[in-house]
Amino acid sequence: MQGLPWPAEDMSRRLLAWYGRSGRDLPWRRSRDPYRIWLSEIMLQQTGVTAVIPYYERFLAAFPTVMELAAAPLDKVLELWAGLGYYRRARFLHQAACKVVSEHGGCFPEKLETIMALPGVGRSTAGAIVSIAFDRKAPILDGNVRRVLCRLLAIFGDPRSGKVEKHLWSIAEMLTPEDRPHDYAQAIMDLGATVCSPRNPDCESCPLSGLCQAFWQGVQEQLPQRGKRKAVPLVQQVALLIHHDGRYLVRRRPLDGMLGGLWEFPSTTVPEEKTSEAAVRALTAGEGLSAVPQPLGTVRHAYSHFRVEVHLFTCPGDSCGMIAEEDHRWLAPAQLADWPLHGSHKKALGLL
DNA sequence: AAGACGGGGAC
DNA sequence: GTCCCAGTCTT
Repeated sequence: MQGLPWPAEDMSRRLLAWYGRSGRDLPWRRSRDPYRIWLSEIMLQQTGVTAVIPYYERFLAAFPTVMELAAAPLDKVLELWAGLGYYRRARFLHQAACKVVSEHGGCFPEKLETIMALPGVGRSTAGAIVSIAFDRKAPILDGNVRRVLCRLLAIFGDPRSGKVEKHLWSIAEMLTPEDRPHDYAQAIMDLGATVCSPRNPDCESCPLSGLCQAFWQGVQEQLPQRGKRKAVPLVQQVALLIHHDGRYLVRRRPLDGMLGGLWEFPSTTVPEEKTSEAAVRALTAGEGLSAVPQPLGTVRHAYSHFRVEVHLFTCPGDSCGMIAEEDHRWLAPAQLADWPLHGSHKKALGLL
């Protein structure tokens, strides 16, 4: 690929000056502890700053060091993650902490390749850790940087395609300065999060507008060009609120797959050709129930790739005291409020 | 190369 | 309501 239309130092100098004036004060910026930087970067994958901050604080209070995280049971980690989404991140985080302890004596590795070898850490997150924690030059290419670079150099085409992605990494490499890589990494992500936003970018306040090819062409609103999206299907589910002595039966989902390790009311997807009632009957049989469930209401929940309507049924469970397996619990509503239920069944609590 | 994976903020 | 993610791993 060709070089830059201006010296890279022109860009980094303007950006760093802006960061000195307008950079945000975020909890993880008060430390250079690689453990804290790593934790913040994992939480910030696909998740916004405002959603992350309370989770970050709670998590660090429970696990102040990577050793304490490694020593914790996975259940405790998942409990502190419940509500953040992408739960595989929490499992990888725990696995990686164990690896740091077993293979690196509890000392967080400093080499890019070694950091990338940790579960859940790819090239961009490893670059962020190297830059921010160790102040050594390493390129980053997350969603914010991707957007800034597509606009800065007027790069058309789907930025997630292999060709454009490769180009963007080489641009990121060229632009990352030897000097102050810590500040540069924070600055370019801040610029993308605040000024160079997905919609209505504030080019008037942007320190890079004088260098920005998209701005000069007036196409900043059209970049980056997103790939085509698939329509999101609507899925029907039924869930059973089995109660006994004021407590409800919940079960733990398998660790692998969607919402892995989180808890839920016994539930199942309604096949296209079946009714909710038929699905409920199959469910009651599976849980060893004889009583007829009564409809309670419906809650709706949206995921990125599908939406779901959960039809709730209540059912007395006095005949199924035999359900005592490790992954089932009887809990009162007050306990359920703090239990790591997944999002759609948290909503169901509102109907109890 | 494409699909899977949650939830919330911004508008 | 719609759109967008501070990505990584699996197939």
